[in-house]
Amino acid sequence: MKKGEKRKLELLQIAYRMFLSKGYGNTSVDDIIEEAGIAKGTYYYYFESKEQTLEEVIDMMLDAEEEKARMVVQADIPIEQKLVGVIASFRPDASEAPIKEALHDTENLIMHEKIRNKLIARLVPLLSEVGEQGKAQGLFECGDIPERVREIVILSNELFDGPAYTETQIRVFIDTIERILYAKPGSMGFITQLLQG
Amino acid sequence: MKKGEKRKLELLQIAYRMFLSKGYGNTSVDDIIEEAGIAKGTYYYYFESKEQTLEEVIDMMLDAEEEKARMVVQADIPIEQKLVGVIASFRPDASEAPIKEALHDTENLIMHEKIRNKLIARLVPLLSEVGEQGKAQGLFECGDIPERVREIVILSNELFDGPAYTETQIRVFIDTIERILYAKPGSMGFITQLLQG
DNA sequence: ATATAAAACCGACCGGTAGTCGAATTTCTG
DNA sequence: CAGAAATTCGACTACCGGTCGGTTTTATAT
Repeated sequence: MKKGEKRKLELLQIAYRMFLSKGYGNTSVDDIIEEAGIAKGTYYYYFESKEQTLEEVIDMMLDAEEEKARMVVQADIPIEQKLVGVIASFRPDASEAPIKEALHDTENLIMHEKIRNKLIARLVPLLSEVGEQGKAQGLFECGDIPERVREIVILSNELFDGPAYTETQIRVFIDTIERILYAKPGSMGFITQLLQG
Repeated sequence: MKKGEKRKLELLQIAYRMFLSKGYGNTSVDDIIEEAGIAKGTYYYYFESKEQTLEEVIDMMLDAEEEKARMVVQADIPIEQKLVGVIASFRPDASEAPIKEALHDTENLIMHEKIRNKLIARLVPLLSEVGEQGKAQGLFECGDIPERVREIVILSNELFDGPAYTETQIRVFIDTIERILYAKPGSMGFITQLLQG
């Protein structure tokens, strides 16, 4: 039962690479099995369907993302920085730039949307905890933290979704976070450095 | 050249109906031409591709939506109600309920995302004007109105996107609008009636 | 070692798909 | 009425996701 898992992982990685480089819709199952050097039947021995493969590829991607987010949350830093650190981690770094770029092809709408939904679903509970801690410390003077965090996550995702974000977008976004959470004006200002420096 | 336009409109309406009832991915070009009683070649005489058909169908849908929004904006009512009236128009009414519902099938992710993007692109300029008017009247005490409106539109879209929205979601959302625009606390409260009554 | 079962693998095959194309037909125009 | 332009046709192609019965490899029990 070891061999099977290894093969599946191999297939997932091939699919991951091809979905990103050629787009989900432009990658056929035949492409994948040719690259892997296996037969059609073997592929469907490991996957229910092509779409389920996509689903698993995305989960794999998000495992890595969530791991990073969890590190930030558990770090020994101020609450505001935790909140913001996770949000800033949305920003594609140098190595992820081509990924996010690929996601913007019309061809990849499905992939894009699925990632979006799953990411939000994972991040909101994580950040809600942080939000509640912040409230307990008197940093945020409002109720309904989870719902407010949800709004913030949605907005951050949208902000870093576009091909580029302007200085205005960042500034207003920071202000919005502070306003939504009833945080002290300027208390989130340090995000600017994170996003530009 | 009159006959052609009429046929194209007919095809668009058939595609519109079928995309909504069966889903975009589950509707084949063959389905459409059978319903229309024409040959494949005729279809491709009018459309570049199936996806371009979807694009045009969506534009057609949004023309109607935008028309409604424009009516609200031009009406002789307070600024806050204009802003909110347009946003509330996102809410699927009785006749649109099946539409929005259909949009939530996995099958319709592409359609859903395309509508989303196009709707935001159309509504933001429209509502930005309203926002600027509100600012001129001293209702909103902040700069960067277009960007703030953009955030609000994104959030409203997301709010009404889910299958259902809770009382908490509505309450927080109203608060968020007021906070983002630096409006007087409670000045947007009347939305509640619109969304529940 | 041998028998048996389970896991992994194979590839021909199927139904259905979007899109093409050259030719036929209808409609417009001078 | 002639010729051009617009419209329609449907057979055809290339490809795609998914199936299935059978084969080979691997693990397990005796």
